Amino acid sequence: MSELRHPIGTFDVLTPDSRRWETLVGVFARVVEGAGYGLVLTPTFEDLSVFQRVGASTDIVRKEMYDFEDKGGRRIALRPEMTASVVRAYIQHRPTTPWKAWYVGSNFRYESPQAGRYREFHQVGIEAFGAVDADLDVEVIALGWEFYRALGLRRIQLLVNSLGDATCRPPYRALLLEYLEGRRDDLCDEHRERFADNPLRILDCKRPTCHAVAAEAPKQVEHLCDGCATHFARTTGGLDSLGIPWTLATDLVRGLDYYTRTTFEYAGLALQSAQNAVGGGGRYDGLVEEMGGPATPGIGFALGVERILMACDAEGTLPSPPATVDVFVVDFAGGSAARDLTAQLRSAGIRADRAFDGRSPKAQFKSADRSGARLALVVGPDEEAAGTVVVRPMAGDRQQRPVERHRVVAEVSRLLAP
RNA sequence: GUGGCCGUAGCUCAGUUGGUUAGAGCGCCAGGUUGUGGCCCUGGAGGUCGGGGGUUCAAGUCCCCUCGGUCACCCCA
Repeated sequence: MSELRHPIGTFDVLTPDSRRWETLVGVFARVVEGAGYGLVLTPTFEDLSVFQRVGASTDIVRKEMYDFEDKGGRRIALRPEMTASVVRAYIQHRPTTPWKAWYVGSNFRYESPQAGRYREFHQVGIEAFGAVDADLDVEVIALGWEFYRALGLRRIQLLVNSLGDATCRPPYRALLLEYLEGRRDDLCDEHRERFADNPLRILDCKRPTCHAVAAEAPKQVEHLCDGCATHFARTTGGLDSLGIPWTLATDLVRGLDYYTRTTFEYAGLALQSAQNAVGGGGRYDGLVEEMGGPATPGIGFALGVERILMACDAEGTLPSPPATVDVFVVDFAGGSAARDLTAQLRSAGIRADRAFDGRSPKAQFKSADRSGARLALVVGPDEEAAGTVVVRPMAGDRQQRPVERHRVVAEVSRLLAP
């Protein structure tokens, strides 16, 4: 066993597994680009303050951040999530709204790993800025739903909640605090001291004591202001209209502070592990302004690639067939034919591979077999002298025949054509 | 950060109450087939038994520490 290993909580993805990643990202791009979202690339690290603004009271920012001082004395953090970066980019560049962006990339959280939880993990996601319309909430939620469907996932549950806004959240918060104050003795040790920081978090606590308290707590959805109530009704009505089943989750709070109104989560019901959230998101109408930009509403989601792949495994979808080529050149006449033919074939857009180091014909055919190539091109001393190439189908009748060297590319193209 | 389980070949795993040169299957390489893959046969390469320390005449096996993996708590994608 080598001394050099990947760091704790990280992993390598080799072929054929990596092909699933390519497929997943490709499917995601197709789905969201088909709805007008454009790829946005942002740095993997940002000034620490970018993230501190989005979650000062959350574990993600308080204890799990990979932050450090760079050689210039700047406080830097590897991104623990992507929304903050995209918002920062929006503020910096001020694209015209509505601005609809999608992304894919790594995120970093300093946690101890377990099933579906890593220190470097990957997300695909979208963000849409500049519209308060509930139909945008519907669009965003539906695109995530559509993506899971496109991967072949069926056992996904959509959880939806509304957290209210600046009008109805403070009164609700006061109501909740008052209720919790009365039940203080029934809370778990951690939350008995901490519940005032973020009382909403109690609703998410899984300890039985808190759970019982939360179950009887007043619900935000039942205390929405008129604007939020209408927005929520239009959002859920839109989902109904599109035939997307959803479940009200009054205790759905999520890990970041910035959400307003709609929040949602996709749960992988086929997953047996403790972490079954395969994606989540929500509306963040106050975030752009909080981060120093013009008041701009926004909404988005982030989906966890590793967890989606776990769900695919659990549901038996999204296989990862090995990469293949079209043609394999077998050359035991010195190697110059293999060198030149593969180059010509590749120039013509034909996927071609070959063996190196002058291996035996038998070994080269073995490699040809493994390459998945439909055709083998064979050049031995006889063909080399005659200026021909033997074309051998690797399956079917395997009837091989010589072709003149200068006609090989055309002939291969013809044989490979559907 | 806390706890359970697990570390033997590239992979999946055997390895008896501690006892000689640590095994199997798969995979890989070569030969059988002086130029033809999959099947078959034969052979070969490949291991500091995760690492360190201890007990012992003797440790893959027992003890301690440590590193790593995995699962769970917590939190979340």
